[in-house]
Amino acid sequence: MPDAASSSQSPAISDSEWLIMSEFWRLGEATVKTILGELEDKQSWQPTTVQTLINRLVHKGALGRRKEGREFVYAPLFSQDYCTHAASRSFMDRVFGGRLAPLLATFIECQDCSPEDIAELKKLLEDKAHAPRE
Amino acid sequence: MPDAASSSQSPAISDSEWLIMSEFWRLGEATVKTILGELEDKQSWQPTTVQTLINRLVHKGALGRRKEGREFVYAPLFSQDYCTHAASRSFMDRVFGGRLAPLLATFIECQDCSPEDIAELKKLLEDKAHAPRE
DNA sequence: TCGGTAAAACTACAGTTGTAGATTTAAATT
DNA sequence: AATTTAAATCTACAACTGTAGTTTTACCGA
Repeated sequence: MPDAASSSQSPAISDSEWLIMSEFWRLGEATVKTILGELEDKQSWQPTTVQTLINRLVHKGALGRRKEGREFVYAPLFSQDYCTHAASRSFMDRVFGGRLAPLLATFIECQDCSPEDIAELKKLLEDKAHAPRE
Repeated sequence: MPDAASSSQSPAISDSEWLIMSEFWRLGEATVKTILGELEDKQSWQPTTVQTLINRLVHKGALGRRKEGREFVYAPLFSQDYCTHAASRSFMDRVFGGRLAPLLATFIECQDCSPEDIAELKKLLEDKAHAPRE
């Protein structure tokens, strides 16, 4: 999937909408009914609620759609990676005044992470440390 | 300042409200006028806008106040640390499905951080790795 | 081709948010 | 005490959110 990052801003995606988008990113594309099925044990939303959320996402330009028989098949117009980055950036600005170190400190300090997590992260940091301009 | 974490949930603080709260956390306590002065080169808000935001924060239980002469002195009822933790938790859940490693990977990978930042973070991780139950 | 029915569209409604004008209140000054 | 006036309160209003009921549309099968 091409990443729309370069051509436009990522739309503002609300809490409930993230749940929907997550399913689409996982599945690639889906009908309302499929999403309903996927969500049914996680959320207890009425079908119209899901439909409304999807409509809003289409309206916002976060999802595209094509007609297929009597229903629409919807698909993300922005990659998860792109939206995640955008959300992360804005979160960091808002809550940590844009400063990375305190943000990471907070996450590392307040969540439980396994020794494996920690090892993995150290590796990430090392890679980052030697990374040439990519 | 005592941290209200133990007794109640942190109130939902919106984007604009975070800007206000940040000033209060920095200053400890302040009047509307003080906040106006602090913000004036960062935001161009009308006085009533700031007043409204502060009122809402009082309403939400994020700020307390006491009368002093003709005006109120407002002060945070929750520590920055507590609110930051709560916001971080909910951000992680929403955007990263609660998984820490991909979150950190995203932040480390997509922001610029200095070699010093990285060193500092590695140290954090090491501390975390050997930390006894605190 | 007509009817049933599933999917979509339309409508709804209260709470939050961003932003601020208009009005009231009460402290400070004369 | 009366007046000034800064500060607070009240009112406003559109957009966004969460959540869903009601109505319309248009395939698909009989």
